[in-house]
Amino acid sequence: MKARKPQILKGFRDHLPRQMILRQRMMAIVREVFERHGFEPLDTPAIEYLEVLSGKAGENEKLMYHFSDQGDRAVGLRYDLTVPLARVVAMHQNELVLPFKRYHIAPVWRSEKPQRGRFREFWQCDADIVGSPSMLADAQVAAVMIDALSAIGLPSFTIRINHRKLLESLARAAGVPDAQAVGVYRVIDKLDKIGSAAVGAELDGSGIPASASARVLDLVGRTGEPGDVLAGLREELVEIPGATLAVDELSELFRYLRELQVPSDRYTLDLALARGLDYYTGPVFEATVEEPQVGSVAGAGRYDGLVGTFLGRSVPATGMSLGLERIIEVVEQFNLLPIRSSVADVFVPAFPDAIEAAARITGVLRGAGLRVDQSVQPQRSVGDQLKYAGRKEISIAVIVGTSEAAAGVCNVKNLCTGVQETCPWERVVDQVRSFLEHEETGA
RNA sequence: GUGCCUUUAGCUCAAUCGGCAGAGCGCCGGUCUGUGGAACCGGAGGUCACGGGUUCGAGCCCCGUUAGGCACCCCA
Repeated sequence: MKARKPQILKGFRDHLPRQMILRQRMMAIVREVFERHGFEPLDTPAIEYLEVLSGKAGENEKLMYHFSDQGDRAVGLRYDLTVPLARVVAMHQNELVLPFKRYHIAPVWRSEKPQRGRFREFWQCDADIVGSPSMLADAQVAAVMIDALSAIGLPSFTIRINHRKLLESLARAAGVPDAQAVGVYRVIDKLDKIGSAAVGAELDGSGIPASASARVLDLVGRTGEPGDVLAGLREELVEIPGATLAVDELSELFRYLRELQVPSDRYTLDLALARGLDYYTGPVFEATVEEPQVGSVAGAGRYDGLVGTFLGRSVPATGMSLGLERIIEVVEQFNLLPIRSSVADVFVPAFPDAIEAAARITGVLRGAGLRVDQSVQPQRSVGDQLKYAGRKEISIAVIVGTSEAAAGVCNVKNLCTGVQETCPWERVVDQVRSFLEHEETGA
């Protein structure tokens, strides 16, 4: 018989139990934080009409998976979770309470060239607020993002904050022609990555006036206490349309962040931050870690134009997106969430002559709410069976052979320490719990 | 999508000039009849990623493909 060749698409991966245990644990943490901040769950289909998905992606549309379905409809796999949100808001206006705060943890698909921390199928954890133009909404989005990253235990992350309209004002103030502004944003966004000398060189080569290039670098490179930097810019840019509003909005945002008790070492003003250029309209945020180099682990911002593309009228919205895979890269590198490779707490081996007794004990333990993996290999030696338990990192074994069964007792063995206690059947649950508690207190 | 690098046992990696396919760890078995991990002894496991080409002869050279990585692009 010729076997089929098992193969998997580039950029797609299997998640074996060990990885799934970690992934599910992280998603549980994120969900918990989202709900603590008052966001509610939402899910949408993986496939949408191409027309629905297309609106905002801009030049990224070429990265979108798209095809014809059996009914010849032009469809695509969702590229992010934000466009489906906008569609949901437009379709269910009457059923939703506005402002609408939802979270969405689900896979998205992009046909990118895979690299470390970059896949073609990956999970995003989004939290968005639709229907509020207030900077308070942006502050809450930043707060939930920082809270989620902290809850996972990322050791050193900062979120950089900027304002799309402020960036536009800075470029205009520097004398960058509007037609070249987008190109300039892209270049200065690399400031923290390649340094001001390299950025200056790229700007000079991009055809903008030399004076503008130098002035942009000066403006965008300012650092210091956000309040001071913003106050300085407010004066300097008073002539630039939109600049005052942008500065005021950012100042307001920083005030709210302080009052929300977001640790101030977790965020910073970065006037060079650009981010996705196609749809952000207000404050923008980006979370990065120094190690490992996996790009940004989360992004956020205000996008007042997107929802309106489905409604024909403007609907303010702001939200954040956390990249599960990239965060997992960090978590694994620093072993931030130690996990066992089994979900079971207890292992029950089987003896050929005492299978029924082991089964009965298994039932009792499960009835008490314990997670029990009962051996299905009674023909193997007990040594082999315990070896299996050891490989799966199960910490406790409950051993019942013929003599124990006859005496109405069982041996409860701590597989980490080798300590074994013999106890009557009616005490077995207590004995197991006692071992488990010792383990949790980290002895 | 563009450029460059990589692909040999389950894993990490060797293999001189083109000349018999190797190690460590892991796995399996035994020492050890009902109590794992240690030690010792033994064993299995390979289409050298796949498909072509050059050559007396290819893991090694050439072309194509697959997958992974790095840089760009973009982004989580």
